[in-house]
Amino acid sequence: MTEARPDFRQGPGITRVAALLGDPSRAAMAEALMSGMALTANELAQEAGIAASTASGHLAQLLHEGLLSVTPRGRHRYYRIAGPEVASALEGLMGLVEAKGPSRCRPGPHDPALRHARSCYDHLAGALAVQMHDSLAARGLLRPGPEGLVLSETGASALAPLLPGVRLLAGRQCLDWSERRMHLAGPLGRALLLALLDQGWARRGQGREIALTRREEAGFAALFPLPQGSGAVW
Amino acid sequence: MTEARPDFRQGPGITRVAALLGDPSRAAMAEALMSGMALTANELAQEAGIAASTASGHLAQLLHEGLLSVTPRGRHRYYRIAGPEVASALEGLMGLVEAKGPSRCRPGPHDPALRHARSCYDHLAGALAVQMHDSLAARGLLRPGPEGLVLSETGASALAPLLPGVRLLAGRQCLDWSERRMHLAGPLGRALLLALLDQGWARRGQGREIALTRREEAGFAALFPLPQGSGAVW
DNA sequence: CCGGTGCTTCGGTGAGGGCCGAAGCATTCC
DNA sequence: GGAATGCTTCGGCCCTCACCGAAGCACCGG
Repeated sequence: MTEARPDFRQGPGITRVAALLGDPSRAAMAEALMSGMALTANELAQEAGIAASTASGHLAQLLHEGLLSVTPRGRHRYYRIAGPEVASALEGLMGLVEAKGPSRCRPGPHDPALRHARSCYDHLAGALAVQMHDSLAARGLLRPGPEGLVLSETGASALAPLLPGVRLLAGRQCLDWSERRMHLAGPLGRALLLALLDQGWARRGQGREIALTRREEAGFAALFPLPQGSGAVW
Repeated sequence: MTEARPDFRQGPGITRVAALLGDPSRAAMAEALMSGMALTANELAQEAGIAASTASGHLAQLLHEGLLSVTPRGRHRYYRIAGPEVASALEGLMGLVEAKGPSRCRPGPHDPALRHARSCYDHLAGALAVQMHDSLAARGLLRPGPEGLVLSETGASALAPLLPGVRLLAGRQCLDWSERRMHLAGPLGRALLLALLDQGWARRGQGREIALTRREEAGFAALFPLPQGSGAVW
């Protein structure tokens, strides 16, 4: 016998958030914002294929629930994902639809460029991100700490050309939904992606794509070499 | 006239899953199953406060979408969370509502026992889980590999009393939503929790709670000592 | 100033979907 | 065997909520 129900007919806390993400239009907006770029209300409306007025209502809800943040700039209002927790939750849901297999094979987001390198909210994802993680891990430059993964001192010096004043930023492992392997997220992951972009090791392409020229690709490989056993050796 | 839209009004992939979790009744069921225990359809109906027929429909949807799995046992049907990816997605959503702060302070799930030690789908969570992770990390027994975190060889031998035949199981770091710190999830996390329970280092309490007697608490502390700097030192 | 844009609020409309009770199968217990 | 229990399907009710267009504010330009 479960005694008197303490639960006020409203469901657990995740209900509100999940319901917001469970609407096609709002989900489309959220996914568009996962590129890490800030988008205006009109752009998001177009992305979702709805009227501006409808989009406005959706955005107000997402804002009120803390999933998005907004920065007014002139007569535009730029929306973006509110924070890493939101990105994590969205990643989790995305990983879920990937894991459910080829039941619904969307051709769009699966193009090779995105599998190779893309931004995942604020950090690098795709094959190159996995290589970055594996290279650091295999060389012992990464170790777990209370707040997540941190660079060892030799690791910090190895990345000096990329991040001159790298501090002991905490990162975390994030399951890459195209590679099914771990890559680096968290503050450390963000710092690495920003450094790659700021210092010309890579550039933003269409949407979430991260583009590298052949020369940049070589530079990346030199910075993040893979010893020998690349795969699931250990 | 909106019928000429090339986009099939269905939204991105996360929509379906999020919409499922966005219903109060389904969310309540999912959260109840996060204890890791398999529950019958009737128990879940009662948990959600709905009729058995309604619950049956919900469970069919969750099953069809791959969020739950079912094992018929006699005249009962035991439902459980389908896999780690589902648990991760739910954790992400839970972390989100925690991060949004005291806007809705639910007293129930916040009792001290749950903050101290609870099961998070299949692994240990709470203060003790953080201690376990930090102890292993601080002693250098954990290191990142391609598939996640693995125990070093000295780590495997240190845990021999707990896991005699421990293999190189991959774990991953998971943000604890009550402690705001990392704990161990993944296959390694699951194996550790199972070993703790099977070998009498701890027992299941009410719901997700993990209970330890004073003696068991001491044994745990001996197995997972914290060197000295416990907190956010590095 | 006065158009021109970006964004929001406001009613009214419509459909998708959650809810229940009753009836239909399946399984186990006596 | 028959009765009780667990679960599912079916039909019908009702309410929430996404949607749009038009009108109302803000902000920028000439």
